[in-house]
Amino acid sequence: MALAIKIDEESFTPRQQAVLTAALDLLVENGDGLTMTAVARRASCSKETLYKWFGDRDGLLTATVQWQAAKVRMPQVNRTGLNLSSLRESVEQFARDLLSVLIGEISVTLNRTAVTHAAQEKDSLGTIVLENGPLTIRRRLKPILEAGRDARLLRFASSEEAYRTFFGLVVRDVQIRLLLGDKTLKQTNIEADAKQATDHFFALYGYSATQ
Amino acid sequence: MALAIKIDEESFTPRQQAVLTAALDLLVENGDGLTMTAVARRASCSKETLYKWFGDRDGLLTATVQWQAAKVRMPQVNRTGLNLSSLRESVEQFARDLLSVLIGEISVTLNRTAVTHAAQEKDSLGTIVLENGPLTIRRRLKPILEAGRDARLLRFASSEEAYRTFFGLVVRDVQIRLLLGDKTLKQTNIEADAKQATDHFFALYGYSATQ
DNA sequence: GCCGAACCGTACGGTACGGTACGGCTATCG
DNA sequence: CGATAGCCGTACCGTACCGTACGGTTCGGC
Repeated sequence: MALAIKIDEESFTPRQQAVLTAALDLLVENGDGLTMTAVARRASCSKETLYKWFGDRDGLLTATVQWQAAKVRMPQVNRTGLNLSSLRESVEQFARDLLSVLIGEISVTLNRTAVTHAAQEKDSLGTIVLENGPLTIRRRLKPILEAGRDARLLRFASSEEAYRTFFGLVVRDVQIRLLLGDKTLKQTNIEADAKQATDHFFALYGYSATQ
Repeated sequence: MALAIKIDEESFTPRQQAVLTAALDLLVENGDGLTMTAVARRASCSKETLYKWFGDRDGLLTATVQWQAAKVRMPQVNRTGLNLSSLRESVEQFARDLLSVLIGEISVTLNRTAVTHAAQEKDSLGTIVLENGPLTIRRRLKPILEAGRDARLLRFASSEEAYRTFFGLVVRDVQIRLLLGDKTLKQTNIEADAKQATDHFFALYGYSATQ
């Protein structure tokens, strides 16, 4: 399962990106509304062109998810002058970014699309979403956590396990409720939630924690 | 959104339950394989009967999800003799039950079905799954938590917030990864994970915690 | 033993959509 | 200026599936 995904953002011409934008819009508006005819009409192109460029419907779907997921870039975090407060600020920034992305319509749409796709013996979209979402955040957060451990600011057995707890503390039941269309979810206060998650994380993995 | 769902398990005759079982099997085998023809063939009944009993395809889907979701019943937890260790055991039991259910194929299938459904401006299935999954657990756990608080074994501002943190600590990224079809997820050790989640929960909300 | 109700199996209509073919328009290049 | 290539718009085909109709069968009640 090498799955050599290779999309360097410039793989698509502007015209093609316009098509992908149209496809994404249709996905957001109505998850199952991504019909080839609808995309062609929305993008003012012919279906023949769609098939020439993307092969088939699945290719268009994959290109759309891949292209959009890759655009979700977390801001890099400052690592200079590592001390407790700067580390804390970095972690809290990650929590904020994670929550902001997950709550967004685009994230909900992409995750729903990938889940639907995964319900049909296909997991390519799920892999893409996981790779560009949680795993990207994990890759970025991991060195921060390990730097914190090396500086005796954090203690944990494996950074993998620490990251997953962090994920749970931040996301809680927000994502699944959004994916399921729950509208009773109060407009979460990202700032406050990120702060609390960070507090909890340091309470569990801070050096003073008994663990 | 009153949504007066009322299915008292006896609402369906044995024959109808056989049909629902066939429908669920098809859903598990292949998420989008639930066609009326396939269900009719699998259950050895006629399509006409399906339409007579369930109205339309959505009715069949709803009945299947509703009927199956209602069957996921957590065992009641012993509340006699509340002390720290019994409270801890109750909480850990909830963690185990929650993980066991979420990891199961049926839960994954029902959640995927509901997410797919929610991607089409419909949220009825999502509501059913939420109601019978997380919300049921929350309803059962809440009195335990509050009893623990009254006994000075726990401290938290709102049981809602405590429950959501508990959910995050237990579920972490397991559910979303399963929904997305991630196969790299190591066979999680439910016992160990539930214990760690419980440890973390008490570290954050136990009475001795500085909070 | 007859009747009606329920149900099975199947055949059929309607429709939506994936994928293809083709005529026509524009533009870039020689 | 002519030609070739790329693309648009649209018509078209095949298929899959929803929903309905209908003949045949079983079974309980009278």
